[in-house]
Amino acid sequence: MTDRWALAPAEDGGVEFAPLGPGGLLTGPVRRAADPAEAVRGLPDVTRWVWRSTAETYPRLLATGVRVERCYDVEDAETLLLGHEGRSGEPRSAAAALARLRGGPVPPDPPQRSAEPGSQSPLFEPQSVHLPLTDLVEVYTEQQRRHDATAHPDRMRLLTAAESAGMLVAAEMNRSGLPWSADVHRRVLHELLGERYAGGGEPRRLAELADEVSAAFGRRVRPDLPADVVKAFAQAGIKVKSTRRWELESVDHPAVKPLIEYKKLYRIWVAHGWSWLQDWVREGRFRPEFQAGGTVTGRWVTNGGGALQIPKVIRRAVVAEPGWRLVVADADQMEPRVLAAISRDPGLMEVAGRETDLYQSVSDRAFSGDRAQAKLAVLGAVYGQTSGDGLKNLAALRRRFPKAVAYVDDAARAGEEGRLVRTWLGRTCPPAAGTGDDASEEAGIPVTEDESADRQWAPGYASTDARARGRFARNFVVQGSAADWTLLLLAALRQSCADMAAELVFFQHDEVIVHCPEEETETVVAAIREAAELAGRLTFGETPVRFPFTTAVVECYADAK
DNA sequence: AGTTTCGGCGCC
DNA sequence: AAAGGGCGCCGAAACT
Repeated sequence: MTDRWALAPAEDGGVEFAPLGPGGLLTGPVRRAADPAEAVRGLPDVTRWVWRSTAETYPRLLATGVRVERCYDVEDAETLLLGHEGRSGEPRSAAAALARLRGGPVPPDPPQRSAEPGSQSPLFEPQSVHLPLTDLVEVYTEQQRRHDATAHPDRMRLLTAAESAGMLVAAEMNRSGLPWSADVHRRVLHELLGERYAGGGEPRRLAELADEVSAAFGRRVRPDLPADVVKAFAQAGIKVKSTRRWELESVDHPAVKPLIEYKKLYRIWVAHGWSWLQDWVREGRFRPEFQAGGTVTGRWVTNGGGALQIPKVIRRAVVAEPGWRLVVADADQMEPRVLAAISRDPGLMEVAGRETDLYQSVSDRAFSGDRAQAKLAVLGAVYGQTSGDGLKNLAALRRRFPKAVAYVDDAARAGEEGRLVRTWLGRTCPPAAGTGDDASEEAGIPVTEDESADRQWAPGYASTDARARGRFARNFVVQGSAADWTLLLLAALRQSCADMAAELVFFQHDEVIVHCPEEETETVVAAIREAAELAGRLTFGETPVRFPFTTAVVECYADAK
């Protein structure tokens, strides 16, 4: 029994599908079915479906109650392979891949559709984006060969498989949604913001705070207009460059306190207020649209609804259904643990080999027990801190964990010089990512090492641009390798949940929520631990580094921390 | 009038 | 002296 099959739309509106052998070649006759669900239902032993786009195909399967074990998303793999080959700017559609293969004109990618509240994937995409089955298989076969040409083919295969798994998870989470109590949400809004006034203006509490701000300035000031606030401070004899909170906090003026409070509540009102509730919550569920691999680093994004930025106070509204629980699991100190795994720094691997608080261990070794300083230093190294106490602390970190700091320093230098930088599994940072204003890139002129070296070593300083690319690359290797690992974690956890009633309902960088019947919670907690262990082994190979999770079994998300 | 950018803050 | 990495979201401001 062949376990890998390709699936593609047929001309008659149905689908075609056929078995694949080693190397990705067709090994059997092409079959036909009326729709994808019929094809998948008829072949329950297939473990991996090869198709053009998971986001396009899988929601339709889920809508008819059909789940698949694994898939291979050709266009997602194309994106990752192009990136690895240093061709990230080229069109990534399957049609474009086929055109490159055959030497024809390469079609540009279709524009991304924008998100609207409650939007569904369109039932039918333009026919031009589809490839007939044999063409899709041709692209797939070539992709298999391109995997072999990478620096670590086994890792690259794992990466494309893991991202495809992530897309299955995302589609399933988009279908399930996050349990959400509109009543609780409204109660929280009322407590924070006060009554709403007719006409859609500011709620009571915001209006009061705006009045307090105006009173403190002695004239009418709109606290939601930064320019107005800066001017008001100037008239009061206080020079501020912006109205950012960290800057205002050091200002001694009676308007500061109500102003900061206003901005905090204003944010909740506009981003997660009543209209958000109206737009995004239906039938007891918040339905954002998760997109696996939506960023260069491999982190997910959501399209609409701001699901990855739910303010802590609003999490009160995330409530399990009666008799069910939320298992909220948070990876402990994920980034430094990942740094330990990829840099193989002996000292950092040793502290990351324990499940206890890593920042505390680091501080015991290098910061006289000051955990806060240790954490700042580690994050500063990962983010590319350029000033402040972090720099001094970075020196201490470098003395104790030289290989770890050298790893991110090397990545930063590579980024500044316009070289490719990769995660552990091979996800690749485009040479000029993160700035988008690189003139030579826009002109299609590759940045040669000479040019970038000139820029870096030019009299004075490296360009701000090059510096920014260095910070981006420095962070990329850690954040991106962490994303590699979380994908494998999700894939493993998804398979565990498949045997239960449990549903994966939320994922946010290093945190996952499983919604399950009360009697399954212990099994789910164990499954998370096992999935983390497995993901660590699969991603990084033999490593002493552990990836512990903090798990909380709660009825309400807000009670998890 | 419609579209893009900016400022500020939410999350990690 | 230097105010870090990734995102999304919103309204206002600045464009075309």
